[in-house]
Amino acid sequence: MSAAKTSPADEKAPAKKPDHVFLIDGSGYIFRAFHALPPLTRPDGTPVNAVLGFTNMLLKLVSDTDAEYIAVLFDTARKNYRNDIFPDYKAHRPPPPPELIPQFALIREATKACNVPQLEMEGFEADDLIATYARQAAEAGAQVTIVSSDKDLMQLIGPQVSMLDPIKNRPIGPAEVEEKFGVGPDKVVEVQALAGDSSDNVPGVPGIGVKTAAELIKTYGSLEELLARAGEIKQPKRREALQQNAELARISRRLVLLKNDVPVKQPFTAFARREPDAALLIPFLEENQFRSVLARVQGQFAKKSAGDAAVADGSGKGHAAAKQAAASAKPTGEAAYELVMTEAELARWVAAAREKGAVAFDTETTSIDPMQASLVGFSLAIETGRACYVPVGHRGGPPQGQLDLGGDGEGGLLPNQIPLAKALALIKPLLEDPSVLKIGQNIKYDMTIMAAHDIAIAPYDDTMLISYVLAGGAHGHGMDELSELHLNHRTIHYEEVAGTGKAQVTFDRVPLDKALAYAAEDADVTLRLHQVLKPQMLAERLATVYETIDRPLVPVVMAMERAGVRLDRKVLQDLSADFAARLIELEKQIHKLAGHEFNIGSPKQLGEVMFDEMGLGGGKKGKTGAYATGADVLEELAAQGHDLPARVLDWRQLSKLKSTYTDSLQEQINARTGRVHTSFALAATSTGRLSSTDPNLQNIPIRTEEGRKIRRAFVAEKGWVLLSVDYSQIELRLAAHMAEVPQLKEAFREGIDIHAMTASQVFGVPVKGMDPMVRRRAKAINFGIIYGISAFGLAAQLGIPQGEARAYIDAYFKRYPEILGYMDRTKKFARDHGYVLTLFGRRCHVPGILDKNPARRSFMERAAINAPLQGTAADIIKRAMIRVPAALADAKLQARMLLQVHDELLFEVPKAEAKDTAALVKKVMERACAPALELDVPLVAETGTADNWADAH
DNA sequence: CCGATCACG
DNA sequence: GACGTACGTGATCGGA
Repeated sequence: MSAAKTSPADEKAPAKKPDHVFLIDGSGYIFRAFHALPPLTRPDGTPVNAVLGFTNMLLKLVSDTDAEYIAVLFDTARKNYRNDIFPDYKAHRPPPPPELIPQFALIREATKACNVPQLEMEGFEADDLIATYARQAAEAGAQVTIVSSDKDLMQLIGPQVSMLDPIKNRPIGPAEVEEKFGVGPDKVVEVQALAGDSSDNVPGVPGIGVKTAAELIKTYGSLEELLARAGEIKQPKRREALQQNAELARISRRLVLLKNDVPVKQPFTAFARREPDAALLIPFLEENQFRSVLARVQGQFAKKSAGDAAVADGSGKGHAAAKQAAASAKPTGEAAYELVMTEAELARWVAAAREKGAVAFDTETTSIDPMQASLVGFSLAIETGRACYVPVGHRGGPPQGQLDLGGDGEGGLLPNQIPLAKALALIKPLLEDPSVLKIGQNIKYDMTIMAAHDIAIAPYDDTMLISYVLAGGAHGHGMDELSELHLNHRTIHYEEVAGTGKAQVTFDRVPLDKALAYAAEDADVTLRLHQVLKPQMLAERLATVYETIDRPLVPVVMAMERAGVRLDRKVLQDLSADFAARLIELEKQIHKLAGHEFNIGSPKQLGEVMFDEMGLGGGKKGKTGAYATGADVLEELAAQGHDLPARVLDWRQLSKLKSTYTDSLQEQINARTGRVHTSFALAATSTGRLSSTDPNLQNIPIRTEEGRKIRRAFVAEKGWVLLSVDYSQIELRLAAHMAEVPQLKEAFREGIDIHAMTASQVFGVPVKGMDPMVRRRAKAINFGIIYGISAFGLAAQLGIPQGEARAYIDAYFKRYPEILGYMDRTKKFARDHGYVLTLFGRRCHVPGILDKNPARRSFMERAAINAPLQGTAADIIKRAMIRVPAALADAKLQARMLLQVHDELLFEVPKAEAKDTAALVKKVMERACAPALELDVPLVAETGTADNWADAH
């Protein structure tokens, strides 16, 4: 012990960090590992898959954690005190499978071999022991980690107690509990008492599941409160179930409530951590033939015995041994990732990738915006677990805000990296090699980065897009989510290497070891996702959508993003100034009308001013209890002659236009290009549409005159003009085709005014001299059809009573019964399959179509009705977009495609080519279905040309 | 970080 | 008949 350690100064050091206690749920792990891991037997035939999983897990936990106390807790016999409360508790559990039985004893042996304390007690479950020690340790001020994924333990989570899922290696916190139970850890017991648990035979209240239970507990706070006030429940069935089964619920609560005062013989301090002992561990591993673990453990023991003074040898035999150990272990996270620092090494990786014919590729950069990003490094993966990272732009540690004196100081490039130009020269032939498939995750990003260095990636696959065609609408398609879903692997998250919030650094400041672990894993995971998802896509017969629509769209959209759109900054500046002045004036008037100043932008304050202070008619709304102050409410009040809401409507409009558009668009102009580059998301929507972000250029105002002024700021470069081409009524045309409505199809073929015709046929009035109000009603119904019409929605849209809306809808369906048939067929298809289809075969998933809650179910039914229409329209415009570049090139036209706004394409065209380009694009768009599909209705695209976007419409 | 609001198709 | 609504997005703001 050094002198410093005993110095008085040290004794006055800040309070030591709280003790950390690890409580491992041994019994829970056995069952889960047994089912999660493939069968595995010792040479003598003894099954050991759960034992191996357990041993791996325990050794990893012990080596990764800083815990001072560690214990594994086990169940004993199957009967315990809960059977006295409820004899059927866990009664229907089948006996454990025969292959599992010998593993119970072996796992206790493994625990002993790992030198970790263990405990079991007659009459109690492991969960009760964990609850008891967790309480004890927390009261002593310690931090507790419960290693288990058992939902029954989630009730213990709190400020000092957390959980860790040992198989997914993922923390379970209040958020995960909330996701599972709909309530926080403190209310889990109440929810379980109501919902019961079929696997443990906890009865609960019949007819109440987790969702309903969470809802009830959120409202009433506790089981007892709920039972006391059960009479208030509106739904008769639910009310009766609660009243009749109150006692069953109370028993259930006692069953799920863990006993945290088991009379344990020893305190948690008896579980002081002990390091693995070679004399115990190695014989055990040999006996069970756990060779990969053995190799790893021997390496660790060897390293330790080599002495602390010796410098670890990272090359030679040790390296090879580590690689060998990793090859047989779980694919990622082990040591087969390589940092490439020389051209020769990179050349070897490139050659190996060529040999394979496929390589996963990923870039690391300084920004999530590829138009502002610089390349920092790239990673390659050529087989599972075999990946490398090639740094080309890493810099010294984080900038200290001090002067960088030395030339090679903190801010300069790290030495020994391959020079960027050399690395690019080596990688370009691979990325452009037509015989090597490049696999990316959101490859449009990497393509954009490499395009800036004059490298075109082809051929390619994109795991994000493959996932999207497989599961669009079912879940997200980010790499982290896909990895957990398909590989059961939690990736290193960007925040974990680059930090978070203010302390976040750009990737060029991430140390090389961390960068390697993160970047190589990304490529590795991408490759493994491809191995899982591509066969699935082929088996599910979804390859056509991917190969004919989503994949070829990637370079097209990339080119649009890179082209960007020109903005006239002066127009925006002047508008901002104009809006600012008018906002100040409106503010004054509004405050005067209110009698005092308040924040007009706060719906809460506005509601209080209008409804509490001024006494305007209107009511509370919504879950939050705040007044509704939406535009519809304000319009109603304004129509009654109230001045303040009318002014607020003006204020809201100008304030929105200024903050969302005139101010922020100016800031989005790229300094390098002088243009605005949006990012189109290819896998974001549930219907197949694109979306646009940073900035969103798909919601630039047009509907009001003030808004249109903003579109005037979207301009073409000198000598060029903007060309807008948009589909006319595409979704309604598709509805006519898909529902096979003869009159509607006929009307579209004749090119007549569809809304007027609908009005005429539904309301029985002649088209000639029609009241515009009648046509407006028909138009609203037609829109409603596309949205999965409801009387409520139509009534709200038209401002008429619901009964009247109902009558319109009935009249419509009577006239066009095919539409009703289409809607019923679509709903049935969605219920049977969980998704609906576009005409091109894209699946749009509608999770929740079978939801027991009628509101949510109706919601999903309307979405199911809408998705084939919206989604087919999306497929069609995507097909057109893919064909446009080649059509332009063939015609030797220079036009650039800039934006897509769902049914519109915007181009920048040399003035002299405007007419030809318009005709060409119109043709491509109108024929976009062919040859895959022939519609019974014509598609019509309309063109407009001007020097700004507003006038091009 | 979520809900309300509002811009677009 | 319950439930609570038109379909699909993204950005901004206020307020916990």
